Amino acid sequence: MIRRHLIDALATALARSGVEPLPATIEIGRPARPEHGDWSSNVALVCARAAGRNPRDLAGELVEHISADPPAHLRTVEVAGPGFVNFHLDDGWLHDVLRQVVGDGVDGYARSDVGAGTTVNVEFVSANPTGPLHVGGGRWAAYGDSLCNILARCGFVPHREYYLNDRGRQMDAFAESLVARKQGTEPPEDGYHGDYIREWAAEMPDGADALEWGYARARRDVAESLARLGVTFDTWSSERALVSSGAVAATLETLEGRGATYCADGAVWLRIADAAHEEAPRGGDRVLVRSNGEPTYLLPDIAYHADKLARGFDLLIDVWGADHHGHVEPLATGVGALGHRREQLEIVLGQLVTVMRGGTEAKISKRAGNVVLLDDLVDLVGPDAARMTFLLQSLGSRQTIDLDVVAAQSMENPVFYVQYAHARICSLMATAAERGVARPPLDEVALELLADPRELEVLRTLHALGDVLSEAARERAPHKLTTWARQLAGAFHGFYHDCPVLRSDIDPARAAARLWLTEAARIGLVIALDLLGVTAPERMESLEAGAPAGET
RNA sequence: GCCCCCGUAGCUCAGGGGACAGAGCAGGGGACUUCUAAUCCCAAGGCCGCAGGUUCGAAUCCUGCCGGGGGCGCCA
Repeated sequence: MIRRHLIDALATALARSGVEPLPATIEIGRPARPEHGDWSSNVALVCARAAGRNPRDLAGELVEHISADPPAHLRTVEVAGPGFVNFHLDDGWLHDVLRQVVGDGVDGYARSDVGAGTTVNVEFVSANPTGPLHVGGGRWAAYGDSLCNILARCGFVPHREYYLNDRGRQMDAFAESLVARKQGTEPPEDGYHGDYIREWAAEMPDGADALEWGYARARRDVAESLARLGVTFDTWSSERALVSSGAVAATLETLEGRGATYCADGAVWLRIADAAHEEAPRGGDRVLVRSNGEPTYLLPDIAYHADKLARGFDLLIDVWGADHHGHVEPLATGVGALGHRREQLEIVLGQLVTVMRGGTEAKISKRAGNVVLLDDLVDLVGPDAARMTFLLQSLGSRQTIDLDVVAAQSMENPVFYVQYAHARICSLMATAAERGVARPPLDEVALELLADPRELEVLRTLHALGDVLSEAARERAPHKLTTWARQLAGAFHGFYHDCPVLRSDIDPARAAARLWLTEAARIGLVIALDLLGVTAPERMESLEAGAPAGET
């Protein structure tokens, strides 16, 4: 709103200064330093060269034009530094923000339509159904789920999907391992050696089909672990189903018909142009069908992505661990060879999670055992702290989770800082109700009384949410929302500390304004926590007990 | 050898073309007759891995090195 007004004013001023053509986009931003104003633009710097002007002179002219025809809330506008145009506004623009937040409410505030109804299938976790989820899986779960939440708020239509590699060598090895343990012998060398195999084998009834029983057992286990984190899927897709429906065979036929394949050494290969493998014997080419007639993972995977597109999604996003990086090109090539546009397939690679326990790295390998399970982490800190932990950092950063630190300092987890802000608000509202302090209708409240730096900071932070969300959606970066939630909590804690609301020496008009500010902060916190998949508790309890807070 | 990610305060990490680089934790010093101190404030802490380049402007973009992680299977 305010942004639009300022950009319009700049555009008009540029035109009056004879700058043409006008720049495609005029950027304004919020400067880091208060003396640089509330908003700032670099247009003069950007346009100076093309316009054959000195940036400061041009900026000065813009300032004159803008001053002559000032936009709403403008106090002063000035040239600064190498040619920035800095706007200083009255506090009214922030009071407008409060009205907007409260008017739109939890459901409406900071919604956008940048997604324009784009349907997007987000596939994440998709761990093999051969055992329980390890800690690393939690990162993809928290990421994928929150990304979907954010996309939905930005006008996309997300669909959460889990792909089960429920056939092939890994499944066979898993079944063999169960059978071996059941019979009291060692699993094969390349089988699964984790402790859970022993436990599951003991559970397995006599005469059960180890593969089918184990598959169901693993699936249930994974779904339960995910549910504890608050993650559920719209669709669980099965590799087997793609084989039995003939989709895999049809995909192979199409690829062959389009000349994307060739036969060598008794196998069917997919031709891949891949700079990473220029010097390999067959370049980056990959086997689709082994010489024994069995497809590799790749062929069903291509069929699977074709299936997703056939179901009508505009965009597919796959969330993969960085250890699958080598599969991006083969899959994209295969999907492209079927005639799909490559832009419809987007693969997000997340760096792996390292788990530390007892000062050493706990290897994440299902086959070797010694795994740290997602359930272990959730047991230790609770679902809220676990989710927030995963969403603290960008996916591009490797994440190290030190279980000893997490356990010892669970109270220091930022999740409690943010949840506490919400709990404080609830407590404040409850106290207001107890004392019979009513909140008058917003349009009867003197918002201009909100002028304390702490009050204004809360409003400035709330204003940023829309930008933060569209950026988080566009960059597929939920952690940006986590950062924002921490900022809003910080702004509120500062306000709470410095600006009493219900104290007897605060006059009713000011109390009313502050109560509405509190309500606006509440709305912002609820929105963010909900999108992050973290609960917004009304009370924080058991500080002394050391139990995970925020659970009810 | 080739491909991808990372290198920012003692530690964990934000910031990813704008103006003097941020937070949390650890460590130092303060603030509860009050709406919950799981909070707040102050001080301290940095050649943003190194070297070039592009730009009015580089932690941010490009190139090359150095260091760490991952990948280069008829496993997934």
